[in-house]
Amino acid sequence: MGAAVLSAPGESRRERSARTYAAVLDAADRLFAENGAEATSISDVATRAGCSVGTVYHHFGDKKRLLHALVERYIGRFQITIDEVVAPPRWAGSGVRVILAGYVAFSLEAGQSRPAFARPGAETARSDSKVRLQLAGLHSELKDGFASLLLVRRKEIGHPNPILAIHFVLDQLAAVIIARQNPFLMPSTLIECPSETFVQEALEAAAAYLRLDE
Amino acid sequence: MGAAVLSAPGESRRERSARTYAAVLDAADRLFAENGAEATSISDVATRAGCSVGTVYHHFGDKKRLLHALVERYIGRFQITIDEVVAPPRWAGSGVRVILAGYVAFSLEAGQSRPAFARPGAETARSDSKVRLQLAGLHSELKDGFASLLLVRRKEIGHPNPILAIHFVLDQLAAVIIARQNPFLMPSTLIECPSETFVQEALEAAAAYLRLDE
DNA sequence: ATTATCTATAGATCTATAGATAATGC
DNA sequence: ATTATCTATAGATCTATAGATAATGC
Repeated sequence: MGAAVLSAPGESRRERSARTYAAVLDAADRLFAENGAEATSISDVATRAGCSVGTVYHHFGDKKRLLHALVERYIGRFQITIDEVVAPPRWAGSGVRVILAGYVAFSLEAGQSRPAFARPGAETARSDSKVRLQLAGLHSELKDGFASLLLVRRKEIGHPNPILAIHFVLDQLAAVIIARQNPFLMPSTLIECPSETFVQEALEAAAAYLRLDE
Repeated sequence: MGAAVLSAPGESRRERSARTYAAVLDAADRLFAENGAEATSISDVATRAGCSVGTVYHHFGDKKRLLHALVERYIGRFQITIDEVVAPPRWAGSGVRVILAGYVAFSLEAGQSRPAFARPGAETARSDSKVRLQLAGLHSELKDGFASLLLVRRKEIGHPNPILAIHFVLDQLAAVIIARQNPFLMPSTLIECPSETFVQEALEAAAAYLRLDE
C-alpha cells in the first residue's frame, strides 16, 4: 500500500518528494473518481497514497488546491495527445469519413483511459469558473482541430451549411460518447450495444447528416 | 421563509403535516440540485423548508430516505406525463418527423421544468441500484413508448435495420439534449446555439440517419 | 539551514437522537 | 393518546494546523 513512498536506495530527497507528490495525485485521482471529491476525505487520500495527512497538506495546502492540481495535471497530459491527433499531416490523404472515425476513436479512448477524470473534472468545473474555462478551452482545441480538418474537405459535404453542420456533428458524436460512458446519465441502447455497432451507427448517423454521398 | 409551514386558519393537523412534508421535499429538491446532496446539510434543508432539523428527521428518518422520497416523488409525477405523451391516439395521423419532434420537445421540457432533479437523481442512481433500476425503467418507458409509435410507421424509414435505427436515434436525441442541458459535461455548439437551430439540426440529423426521404 | 515527513489535536460541521411541549383526533 | 414540532446535544467526521523529528542540500 504505502510502499510507493518508502525511500528507494540511491534516491535523492527531491526525487522522493516528487514521488510522494505524484502518489498523492494518483490516490486522489482514483478516490475522487470512485466516490466523488466531497465524499473522499484527505485522510482517505493519505492512506491510499501511503503517507500522512500532514504530508498531503504540506504539498497541496488545502483540498481545493489538491483538486486544482489534479485538473492541471490532467489538462497538461491531455493537451499533448490533442496536439498530436489534430496535426494535419497525420490526416493527409484521408477523407471526412476517416477523420470522423478518428475523432470517435480518440474520444472513446480518452474517456476510457482517463475514467478517473470525468467526475472530479465535472465537479470542479461546476463550481470553479477558472477550471470550467480551462476545460472548455481543452475541448475547443480538440473540436476546432477536427473542425478545421473537416472544413478543408468541405467539398465532400452536401449539407447546405457546412460550418454549422461540422460543429453540430462533432458535438453530437461527443454527446453520444459521453452518454455511453456515463450509464447513470441515461440508460440506453447506446450503452448496451457492442462497441462495433455503436461506432458504426454513430458514424453512419454523422455521414447521413453531413450528406457525404451527394 | 418559514411562513410555508405556519398553521393556516381552518387547516387540520393532517393537512399541515402534509404541507410540512412537501415543503421539506421542495427545499431538498432545490438545494440538492444547486449544491449536490452531499454538500447540503439537513440543517440547510430545514432552514429552507422553514422547520427544524428534528422535524425533517421525524418525517424522513434519515438523509438517505429523504433522497429516496425525493426520487419517488419525481418518478410518480413523471410517470403520469409519460403515459400521456406516448398514448397512440395522441399521435394518430402523425408521421415519423412529427413524432420525433414531439419526443424532442417533451425531453427538452422535462429537463427544463425539472432541472432540480437531474443532479440528485444521477447522484443517487450512481450509488443505489434500486433507484438506478427505477430511473432506467422510467426512461425505458418513455423510449419504448416512442419506439413503438415509430415502429408502426416503419414504412417511412429507409434504414436497413429499422428497429436498431429507431432505438439508436432516440438515444442520440436524448444524448444531445442532456449535453445541452448540462454545460459542465461538454462545452459546445450544442449549448451556445439558439433553441430553434438546435432542434432543427437535431431533427435533421435524425431524419437523415433514418433515411426518411427514400 | 531547509524541508519532507509524521503525530496529535483543535475547531468546525454534520448526522441523528433524546426529551419536552403543545395541539389535534378519537 | 397520539403525534408534529421544537430545542439541545451527543458522537462521529473532517479540515487544517502546530510542533517534533530526521534526513538532505548548500
